[in-house]
Amino acid sequence: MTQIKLYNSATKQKEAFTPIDENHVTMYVCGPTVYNFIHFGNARPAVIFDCLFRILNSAYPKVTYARNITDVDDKINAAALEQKVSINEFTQKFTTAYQEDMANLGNLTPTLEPKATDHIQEMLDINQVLIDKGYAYESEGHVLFDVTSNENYGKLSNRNLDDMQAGARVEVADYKKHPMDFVLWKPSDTGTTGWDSQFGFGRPGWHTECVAMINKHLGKTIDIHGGGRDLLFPHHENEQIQGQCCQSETQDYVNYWLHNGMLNIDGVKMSKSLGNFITVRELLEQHDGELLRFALLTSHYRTTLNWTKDLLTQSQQALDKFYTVLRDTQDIKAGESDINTNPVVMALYDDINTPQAIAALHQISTDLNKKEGNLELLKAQFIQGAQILGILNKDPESYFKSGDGLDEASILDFIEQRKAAKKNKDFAGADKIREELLAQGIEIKDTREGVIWQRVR
RNA sequence: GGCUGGAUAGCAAAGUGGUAAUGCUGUGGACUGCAACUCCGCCAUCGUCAGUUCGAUUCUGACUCCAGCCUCCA
Repeated sequence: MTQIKLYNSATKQKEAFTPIDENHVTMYVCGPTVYNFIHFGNARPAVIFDCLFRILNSAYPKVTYARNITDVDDKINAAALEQKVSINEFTQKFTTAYQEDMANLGNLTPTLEPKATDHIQEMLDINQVLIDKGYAYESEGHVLFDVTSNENYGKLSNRNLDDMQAGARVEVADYKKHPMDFVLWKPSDTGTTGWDSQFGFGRPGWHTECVAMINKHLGKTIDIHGGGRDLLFPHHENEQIQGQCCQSETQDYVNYWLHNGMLNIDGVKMSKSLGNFITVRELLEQHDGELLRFALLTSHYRTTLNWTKDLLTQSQQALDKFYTVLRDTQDIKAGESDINTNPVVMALYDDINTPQAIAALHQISTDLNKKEGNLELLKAQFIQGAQILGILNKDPESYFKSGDGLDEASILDFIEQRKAAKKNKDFAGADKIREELLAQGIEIKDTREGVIWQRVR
């Protein structure tokens, strides 16, 4: 089998991927905090890691992919209170919306979608273990992680405590031993969401949920942990140290850390705090999910992707071209394609190189159009590659023909009229019909096989 | 202040120690009644400077610029 390679943020290099268990790969990806509709930047990791999920599925018998839902958070509390709805109702609404958005972008449903609120006890247990082992302490109703307690703190993101303090905007609280200590459990007022615990009535603090969910569902050590680059610090650093410290010292928490680059808009990171975001919802109202997905795959996942109108235009052109090939080769039966010799798949096995995979798709398209070579193989490679990218799974006829506007019967009627005109060498008349159709959003083309039509986007 | 990445043709985007994939645009041609589709051809020396090397876009150093993290963020 061809080796899958992945860039590991922890070692800062591309490494051969070797799972702990050849028969069962485990992957965890940070999902959203459900307090509003997610913005398009959040869609990038979902699409990238969905692609990786498909890649792994093509190479291993079983893959468990977990993408969490953070449904307890101070922002959730605040927003629910402001909108005067119950927290449950509130988080359920946005959880469903998130799942719908993700599905509309062509993402497979993850194996597991665990919720933070279903793992409160597990989080408390982890806190207790950390306290018992001397990595965490209680202070004024809080449980805090002591960042000086383990020398590995800072390793993942390559930071040291002294440097960070120099220019840091760290909130110094008197219940902390060290300014960088982070909260694992915090006290809640009677009016705030909370759970009774040995540490008092309170709620989870720093993303212990990820550790809890991973330990419970995927194991003490997992193969892959993914998320946005902006989560590397502090989130993943803090999570990593917790995961490491609550198990045996020699055992790693995560073997491969993967981080996707940011999505920029007008050259600046799209983010909730800056307010320069577009929600996936809004984009889906104007564009097909497949187009949005394709646009996200046009650049390598570790680079920054600038979101522009031009990107969408170019993506649309590429998709149209691919669907044209599929439409024109409908009579070619896909043969057998060996994953290991498929250039599209090979590109993806090399650290999810989606741009190169798309380039390979273009190459195959040209060969198919030329009708040269082993067409059954080419078609099979094309379809197999597209499947792993999660694109081109629509029926090409309906891709071009579905939509609003003139009904099919009328279109065919016009085409017949034009045919008659052409037969009578009335080219002016024929052209006029073509123009009228175009004015109504219908484009027609004469091919050797006959007239074909499609709706213009 | 500390730490990360990045800079490739008009646009987008891979990649490599031996003069650079792919797509779009533009342009020349084939096909077509004309178009469209499709096919063939053309269009870059890889931010700047210096070093290593027989040879660097690819390695090293400096510089400039851009983005990100150090506060919730994918």
